Amino acid sequence: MKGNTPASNAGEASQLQAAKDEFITQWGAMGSAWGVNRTMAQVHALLMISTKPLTTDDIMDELKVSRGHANTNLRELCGWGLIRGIIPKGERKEFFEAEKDIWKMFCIITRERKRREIRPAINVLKDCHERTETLKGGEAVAFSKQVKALREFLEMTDGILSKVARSEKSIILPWAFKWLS
Amino acid sequence: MKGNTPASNAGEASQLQAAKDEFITQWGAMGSAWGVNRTMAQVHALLMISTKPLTTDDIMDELKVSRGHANTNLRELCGWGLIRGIIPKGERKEFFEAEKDIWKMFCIITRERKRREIRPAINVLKDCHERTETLKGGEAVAFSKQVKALREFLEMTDGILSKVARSEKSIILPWAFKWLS
DNA sequence: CCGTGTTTTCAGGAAATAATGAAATCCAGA
DNA sequence: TCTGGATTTCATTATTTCCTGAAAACACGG
Repeated sequence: MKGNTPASNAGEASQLQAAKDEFITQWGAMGSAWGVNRTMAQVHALLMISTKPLTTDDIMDELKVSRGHANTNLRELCGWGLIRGIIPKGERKEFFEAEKDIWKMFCIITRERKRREIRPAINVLKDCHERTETLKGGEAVAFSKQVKALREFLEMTDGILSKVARSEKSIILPWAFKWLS
Repeated sequence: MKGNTPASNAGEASQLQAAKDEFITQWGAMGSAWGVNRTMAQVHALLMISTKPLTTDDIMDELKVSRGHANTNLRELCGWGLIRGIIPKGERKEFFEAEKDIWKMFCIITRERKRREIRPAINVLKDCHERTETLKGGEAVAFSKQVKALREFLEMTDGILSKVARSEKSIILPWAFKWLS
């Protein structure tokens, strides 16, 4: 409870804390639905709304997880590029801070999911198509066609996402906004 | 091995089967990465490449899963609208067939994920924002701003996806193709 | 209302994934 | 090189999620 600004009171502070807790909890739940483990999503949420970089120990007591687990998830988030570790001059501990710009977050997640999931899927489809396109039976032709259609769709999606994620937010956002109305 | 067309031979049939199996396996793996359980994704894959509707028993022996499990996943896929059950005249069993058009699949998945995940997330953000926007402290202001930015981004995404998923494939696909080049 | 074939439900076991905590390793300063 | 805090690893345990199989419910013709 230290660190309240003069103007704040206990009621406001706890209201804020409650809102932060809800945000972290729900962001974690959302993570699950999108194939991300809950704790990792919570660590991300915590750092996203923190006004200063946090240490592993901060994460440990905010989220009540072990040191090992906190470390694992922090590293994985670094791997995604969604957070980065810094060691302030004179400190021995490492502090972590999240990329806070939502557009940059979107670009990072898009690029990574493309690379980790869409690209491999396209390769599988390509493989399935090549292995069957010369076969004669009606079954084989149907399979080959269906697989080709899927592949073309994913390639188009991949292309669009690449182009969008390479754009500047100052180009895309106003455009999107205009397009919507 | 019954049902080969006259022109096919054992080699081609097994090549086709191998490709189908790989497709089903990999589609299942992809499902996991996107928060869908593996078997459900495999059932979907199987129906997507089947040239005729299949019964629960067909699913059971293709995928080697229990009746209960097959039934659960078939029902859930029906819930998504990705497959439908039909009872052909004179039959007692129910047969299942998938929506095969990739654009329609995309629209269905988009709509459902919007409804099940994006909308609830927006509501949480809205709630967090409303509960903190009037607070005074610097911490509170920062939190409120961050949450608002996230919310606006998700609302924009939601809007774009809605608009795209409502469009005709004959409008969007050529447009996308042109936009890419 | 019974018999037969089909689908649904659900308690409990199996498998996969997440999380712990303590030992090993790392690393900077003395 | 030694020391002590900080980080990483990993065998183990806990939790969640998946999956099974059998019983119950259903549907329909006779």
